Amino acid sequence: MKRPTIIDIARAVGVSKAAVSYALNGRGGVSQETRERILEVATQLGWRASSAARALSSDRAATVGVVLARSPEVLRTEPFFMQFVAGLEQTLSAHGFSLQLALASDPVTELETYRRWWAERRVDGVLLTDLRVDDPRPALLRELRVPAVFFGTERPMAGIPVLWVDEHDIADSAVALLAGLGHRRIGHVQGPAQLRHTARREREVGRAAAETPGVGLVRDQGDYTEDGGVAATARLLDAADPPTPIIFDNDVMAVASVARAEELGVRVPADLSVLAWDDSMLCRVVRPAITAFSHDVGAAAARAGVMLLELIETGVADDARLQQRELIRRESTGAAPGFG
Amino acid sequence: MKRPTIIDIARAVGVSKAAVSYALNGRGGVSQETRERILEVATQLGWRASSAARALSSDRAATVGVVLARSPEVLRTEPFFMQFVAGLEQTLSAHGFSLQLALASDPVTELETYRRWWAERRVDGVLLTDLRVDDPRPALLRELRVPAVFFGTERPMAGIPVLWVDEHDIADSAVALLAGLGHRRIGHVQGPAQLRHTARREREVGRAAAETPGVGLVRDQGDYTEDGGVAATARLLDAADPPTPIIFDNDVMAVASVARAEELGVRVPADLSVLAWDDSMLCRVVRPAITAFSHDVGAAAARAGVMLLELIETGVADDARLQQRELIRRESTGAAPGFG
DNA sequence: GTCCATCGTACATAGTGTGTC
DNA sequence: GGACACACTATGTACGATGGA
Repeated sequence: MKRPTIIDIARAVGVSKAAVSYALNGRGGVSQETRERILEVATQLGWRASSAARALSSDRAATVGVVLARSPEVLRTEPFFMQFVAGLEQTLSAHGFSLQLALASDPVTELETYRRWWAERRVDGVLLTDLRVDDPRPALLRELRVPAVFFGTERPMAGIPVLWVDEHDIADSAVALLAGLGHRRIGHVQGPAQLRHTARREREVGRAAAETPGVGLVRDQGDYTEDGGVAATARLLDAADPPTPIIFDNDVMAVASVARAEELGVRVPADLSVLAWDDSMLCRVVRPAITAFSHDVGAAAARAGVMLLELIETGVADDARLQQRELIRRESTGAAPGFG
Repeated sequence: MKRPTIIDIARAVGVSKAAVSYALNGRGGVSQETRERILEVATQLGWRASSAARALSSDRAATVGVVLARSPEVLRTEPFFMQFVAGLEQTLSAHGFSLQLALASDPVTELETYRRWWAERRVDGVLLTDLRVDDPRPALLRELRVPAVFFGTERPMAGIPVLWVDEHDIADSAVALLAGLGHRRIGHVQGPAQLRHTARREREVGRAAAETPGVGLVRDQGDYTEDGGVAATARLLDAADPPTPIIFDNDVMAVASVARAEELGVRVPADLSVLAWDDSMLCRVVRPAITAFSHDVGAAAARAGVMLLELIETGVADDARLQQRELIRRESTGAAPGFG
């Protein structure tokens, strides 16, 4: 009834535990016949290598870590995280690795988690998202020599492989769509200022707008939550010369703002067009359904996972580039008021 | 630069590693003075016990496992799972435990995962959700003697502590609300037939309706997805004598069905009232906002986590009962057509 | 002398019971 | 008896040594 060890197998077969270890790991040094008997007894006893013992002797935890460092509120509401975790876990388990997951409510706890995981030899590497302004994580991980891959940065990073995203084309598509519908003043409700995404999107949307004659841009700050998005939208629409379309940096803010706008008598898309950066069920089920910039988060997370495994295995991994997002046009984008 | 071990500390202080171990674990057998020197050197070197070595010698992985056994589709869209994982992880980490997470696309893989985890001594116990009809999991876990807690069953289970939920009162509240609004024929779009939740809710709603004079009930089968919910709703509404309110077994089906209904010219709540079993942002942001049966999933998961830790620690844990859900009344419920 | 099968044992790290001064 | 060291536990991996053909 007790969980068997290789010693139990060795005793049952009548060989040394070294022979058992060799046989089970498919290495030389055992005859074909003995190997077969060992394997047979092993499966019959339901033996599996103790993860602790294997980790201790091989100096490999066969585990990678991810710290989700966002407010519980955002974690609960943003479908992104579950997709990320699901995509990653499937890849890892296919390669015999596990996922160690932690939540951190503040940056200090997050850094402390990496230190602890590494010192406890709990993980062989970590996967990071949401690069911040003055982000302390790359320096810490380099100092500790923790294999790490950064998911979704905009450009290479010294000493840490990145899976990078380029939002150049998607910003162009969005602005082109809106300009083609006659919009002349575009609103942009941004994410938290400390996230690098935010700066990048600001730049790309700004560039695309500047390259489009006759199109102006106004911005306001959101925080990815419903309330933050609604407040930013209200400020934009209350201005002297309000925008006729608004691009939201995530789906939650877009959806909440549409609901609020319609309560205030602003019709979507007749009075206001809406686009969401990030697609999810939210954008599909609300009415009007929201035009969104979609990409496959699960597949991207899986890709990052493979990079990290390669880095752990070989010590190096090449940067890679994520496929650009796709503009899914739904009902929330229409002609500018008085156009056409 | 290399990660320090207790031997490094012992060398630095000039004592044996046993002394270091005793000092670090706050046991007797070391003088106050030596203890302090050891602790000082330990923190200075940034020492942390190797999780593998500790697991090996203590026969404790300090980890609990959860297998999420739903389709990727449902996992992505249902906010329940992220809330569950987040609530659980926070409790576990507060007690020095980690969460091992896996996805399983089918029941066979799920069972295999428990076997593997246990044989590999990877987890000290597991937490289960979504009891099914003829569920093979309790028997397997009893056979393997894996400490396990079942989350959200309706009644006690032989040999496995459960955190049970009682939907008696919430079914009463829902039916009372609808009857009070003049509704006489209630629809119920159910979840997958193989889940025990489904049977329980069927029974409770059926009982509450039967106990309410003049109220009838019609049911149809959904599968927790958007498409499944919409199809079941269509069947109910196409019938000769369609219901005027529909209770949906989850938020996704409710929200998708409302969107579809309005496209077909069925106004909510004027023509059709809607209630969702499970609350989430979805119910809040759509218009009309959906009346829902809410409960704090994160807190419930944390509670189940504490039960499991107690079971692991002491070998026994008492069954506990979850607080009943609360009916959050929003805009999707109104008077029956022609009532009042 | 060579080759293969196999064994003994050290090692990875932390925890703990027993023995010694 | 207090303060410590030694030796052994947990399990799997891997090197070097040994035996026989």
